[in-house]
Amino acid sequence: MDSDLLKRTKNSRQRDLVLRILRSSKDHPTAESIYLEARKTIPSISLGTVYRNLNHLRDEGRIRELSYGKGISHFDGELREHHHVRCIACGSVADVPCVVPRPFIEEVQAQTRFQIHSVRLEFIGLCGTCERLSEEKGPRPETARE
Amino acid sequence: MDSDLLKRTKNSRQRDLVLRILRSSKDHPTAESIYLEARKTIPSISLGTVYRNLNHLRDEGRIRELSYGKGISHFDGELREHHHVRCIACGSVADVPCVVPRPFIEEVQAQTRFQIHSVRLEFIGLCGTCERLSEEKGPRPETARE
DNA sequence: CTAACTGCAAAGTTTTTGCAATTGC
DNA sequence: GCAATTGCAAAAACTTTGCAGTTAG
Repeated sequence: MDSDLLKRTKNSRQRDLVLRILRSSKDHPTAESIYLEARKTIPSISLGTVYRNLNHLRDEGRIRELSYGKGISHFDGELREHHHVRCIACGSVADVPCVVPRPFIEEVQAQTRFQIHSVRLEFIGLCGTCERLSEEKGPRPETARE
Repeated sequence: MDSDLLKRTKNSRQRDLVLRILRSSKDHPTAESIYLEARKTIPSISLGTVYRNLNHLRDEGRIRELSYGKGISHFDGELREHHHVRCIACGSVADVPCVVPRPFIEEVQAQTRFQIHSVRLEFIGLCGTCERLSEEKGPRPETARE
């Protein structure tokens, strides 16, 4: 909850690195995996610093935080509107370049009297690989975790 | 990861109570608030039991688990398709009774080669009350947390 | 009977935070 | 200089789990 709008921001190698890793990564890494990647460049970087920077960048609106199942957050360096598909079986996440139509959003605004800033759309299912696996093993119930 | 499909299920006062609380609640309570509510009826119920039952009910597909920000999961006893708006300022969540059109989903299936089971759509913005408050105080940057 | 379920408490995971030292502007 | 940032380690927050006793079918 660090929303001091007066506080001026300073550059640091650590913060730049975290952002660079996020921007150049095709998937949606967790704090832990960003940390591991960052250590290749700054071996002394700490996990706490990675978390602080991710929160800072998110609060500035320079990255997005996505949270799926239980604990872990994933981060996304791509700011243009896009959405995700997630595989319930293996946990993989892929981008879907679709856009939620304006009129749809306006209808929801009217219905809910919310002023809507952004939309998160997530498709949940089985990726090609896991689908094949589950056919081999025979069908089994999938958890409905979101 | 308790996907034993052979295991038969038994009724218990505790499980029934958790489900009843969830079904009768208009909002989307957390494990903690379900626990507090449940203690009014079964004072000896434990938080661990609430968690175990929520996971069990979710695995059976009788409730849905939603996860927003960092750690906390919310649970939803309504299974018919519906979606949510969430206020970034106060954290409140409301239902949106809209439906994602079939053709839209089919297009995503074709694009991604995922077999899609469900869709989660979340609108993020400011509720009426918080919007009014932020106008009074003058505009301020909103966090982009999802 | 017996496998599922419970309460309790301890352990696990992920994230935040206090502190003293360092660094960017 | 001085406040923002860092590394470290301890704490916090949320959830899961082991165990021994209880209960539903």
